[in-house]
Amino acid sequence: MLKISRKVEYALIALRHFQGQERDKLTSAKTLANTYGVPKELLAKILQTLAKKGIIHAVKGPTGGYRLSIDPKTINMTELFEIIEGPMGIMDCYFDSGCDKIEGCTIRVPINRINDSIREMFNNMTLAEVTHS
Amino acid sequence: MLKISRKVEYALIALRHFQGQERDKLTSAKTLANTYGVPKELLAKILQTLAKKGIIHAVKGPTGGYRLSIDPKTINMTELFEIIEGPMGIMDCYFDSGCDKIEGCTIRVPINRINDSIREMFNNMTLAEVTHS
DNA sequence: CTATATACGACAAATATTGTCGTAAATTGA
DNA sequence: TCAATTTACGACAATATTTGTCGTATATAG
Repeated sequence: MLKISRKVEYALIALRHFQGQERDKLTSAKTLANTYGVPKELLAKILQTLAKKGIIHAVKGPTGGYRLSIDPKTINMTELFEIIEGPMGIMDCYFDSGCDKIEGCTIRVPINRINDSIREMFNNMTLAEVTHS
Repeated sequence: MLKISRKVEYALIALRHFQGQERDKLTSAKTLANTYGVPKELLAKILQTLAKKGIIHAVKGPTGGYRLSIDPKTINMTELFEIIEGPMGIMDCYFDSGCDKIEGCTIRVPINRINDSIREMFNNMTLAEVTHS
């Protein structure tokens, strides 16, 4: 409950790695996986989605790899989470997903309030703040 | 990811119900389950843990049931969540759980910061605020 | 042209959540 | 006393989600 996923964890590890070295040095998924002891294939997929969304830049071929392609100050944690995991809501009905009890639901309003608080909190938290130290 | 569990959802529904009626009227698990269309056995178990922790009061026998036993202003959401789900941390290592990579872990500090923010947010949110309307 | 990298989809395994069932103990009211 | 109804509790089953793996394609450096 209220857990962050491994995928997000691995993303943060990778992003923190990029932030701690020369900006245009490339690091491969393999190197990252070995360095931090995380499953390579899964990490690779995460890096691919980050690349597709323009957070990191990918270079193919031997000597290839990834590097940051944005300033970590310019992306917030809500955005990052949603790139990796899709819509972030403490309950599915925050977005929709056809709950058949949505009529008489007595806790929808409070749930949405909690949700908004969490989102706001992560809106105000940049990747740079999270990974800088 | 960052989801609230059904158990918490059901707890909130029940607690909100108690708050919306005379303070010492009893409601049975069966009635609650029927009224709100939630699985009776599961709801019963949740009510039992709430009772054991003194949040609600249980009365056995026919005509028995549950009622609030504390003022909802006096319990915060961190407490409530942890009664139902156990320790609340966005990653298990927040508490312990013997992660073998805890040495070289590069994201422990940021993770803990995020965690503290979430906990603080829920510390400052009472049950009364959540369920009042 | 080989080795190594990213890209991507399908699938398998593991884990966590959610729900069910059976049984015991208390209590009400007939 | 006893039948009906309630809470209490543990074991188990079903389901959903997360996590991890594999195979194949494409690009490119040397």
